Amino acid sequence: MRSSSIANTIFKVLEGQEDHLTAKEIYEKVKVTLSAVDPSTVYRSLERMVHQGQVSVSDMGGPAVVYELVTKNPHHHLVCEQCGKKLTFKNGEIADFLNEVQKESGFQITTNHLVLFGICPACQKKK
Amino acid sequence: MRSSSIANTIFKVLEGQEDHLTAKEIYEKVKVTLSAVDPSTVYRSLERMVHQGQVSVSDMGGPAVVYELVTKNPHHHLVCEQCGKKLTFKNGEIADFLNEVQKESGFQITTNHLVLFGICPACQKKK
DNA sequence: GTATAATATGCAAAGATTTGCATTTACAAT
DNA sequence: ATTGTAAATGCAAATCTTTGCATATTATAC
Repeated sequence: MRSSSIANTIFKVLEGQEDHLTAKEIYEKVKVTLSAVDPSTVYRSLERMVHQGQVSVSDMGGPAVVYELVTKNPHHHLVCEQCGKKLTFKNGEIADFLNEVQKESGFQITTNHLVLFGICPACQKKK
Repeated sequence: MRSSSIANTIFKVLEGQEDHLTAKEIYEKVKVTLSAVDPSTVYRSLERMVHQGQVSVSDMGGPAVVYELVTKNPHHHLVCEQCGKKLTFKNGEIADFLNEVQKESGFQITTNHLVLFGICPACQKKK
């Protein structure tokens, strides 16, 4: 009697989402559609999607790690520790660096959502 | 009747530690010395130390984020997603990259423990 | 030293996440 | 279609972490 799998529902939730979501936020949104779903199922399903490379996990400095669909266009962030302001890098700038690391280490780099932390110009002045 | 602060104990625990520890592991080790300590106190104290820049938090791909003392010599890791093997970068290689980012963005970079993920040569062959 | 304020700690309860196990569903081979 | 196997799900319990509030400790100003 199940109309759609949890994974599909998670996929749809992440698809219609600008921002990154925490596991709990995803569970809440899935529950809107599948009201009887168990949290453990959502968490496990999410985990599975990460392991299969469809979803990325990142620590953006918030209270919990956040999830996002892995798209064809990798991107990376620079987050201000103080005010939370986020900058998004075009992939190119970072890709060169990752390629270099790949060449030197022999590892095939899978990081597709790098997050760097810093203090933005505005917050530097405040200090 | 308290002989030493929690923060001091956490500091000592992290000091005598090669590897990175999870919050729970730190709590367990603190409890050895301060048997009556409350977990919430350890977690809060740890949080405080992170906020003050004495301790770094990183997601190393394990079940929970790990903590480490911030030392004078920043270092960075490359972790194999499959077998968990860890490579440690000398700072130089990464520092150049971070300096570049700093120059271009105007952010003062605070990331001092970067973790990249990939697949190590051995695991690539297995596949 | 005393008073005052700020910080750290403990305790209890709530919240979030994980785990073990039984059941159901999907898939493949026959 | 039937069977066998692997994967996904639900449920209950355990575990880990956070939060609110009261108390204790430490630091600061007087």
